[in-house]
Amino acid sequence: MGIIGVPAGWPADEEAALAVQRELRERLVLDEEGPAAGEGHVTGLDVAYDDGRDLVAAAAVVLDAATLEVVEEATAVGRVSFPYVPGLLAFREVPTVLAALASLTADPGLLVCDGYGVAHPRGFGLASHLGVLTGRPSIGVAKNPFTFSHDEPGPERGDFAPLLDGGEEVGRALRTRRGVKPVFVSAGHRISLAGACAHTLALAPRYRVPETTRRADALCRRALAEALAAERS
DNA sequence: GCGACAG
DNA sequence: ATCTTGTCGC
Repeated sequence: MGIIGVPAGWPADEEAALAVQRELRERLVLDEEGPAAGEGHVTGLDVAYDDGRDLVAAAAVVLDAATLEVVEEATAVGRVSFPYVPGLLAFREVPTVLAALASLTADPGLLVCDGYGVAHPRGFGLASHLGVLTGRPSIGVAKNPFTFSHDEPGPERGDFAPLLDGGEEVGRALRTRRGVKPVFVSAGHRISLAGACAHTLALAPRYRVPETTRRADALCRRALAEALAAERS
């Protein structure tokens, strides 16, 4: 497997990225309930970076939603395609993540992304972006509240408080473990917010972060370490 | 104008 | 995201 280059025509600056984001946003579908939690497949996606060498490694891990056992894993290594700009995260991760997804044999089912979906300055975060490009249902589970505000959710697993963008509920601060900081869930594409939260809880029976993200996180770090070792030889 | 800001 | 040791607790 070689290193994925930056795609031809990829946005070169923020202005171009904003234009692409605006176009793709029109294809976002938010009136579907989405797949039921605990059924079919769920795929965790994550990336790791080496800014010095301009490398990004992506992982896609397909789990059986009922047992949380690994069905299939895939990785891809690419060149960093965009700087980190809050609100434009997708342009940094998408090419390599898509390459990892494309090499899967199994049906990915629901895409579970590290970051936000519709809870985003322009309603089109990473999870929505990947959902639209693949046509698949997707959700975003972030570890930080980004620019949104929320009240403290109750202390029990399953307790939540709305994530607010002005007065609108764009996501939820959801507690997956008693007494532990919540995660921040939003719908990405072709799923409801309630469905996104149900999936998140089903995927996090024991740890704060969903099993999908934990698996994908470990795998992309491994892939990055291997790519770095290979590039030196 | 200044600071904050998913990963 | 990433740079980083030990340490408190289940």
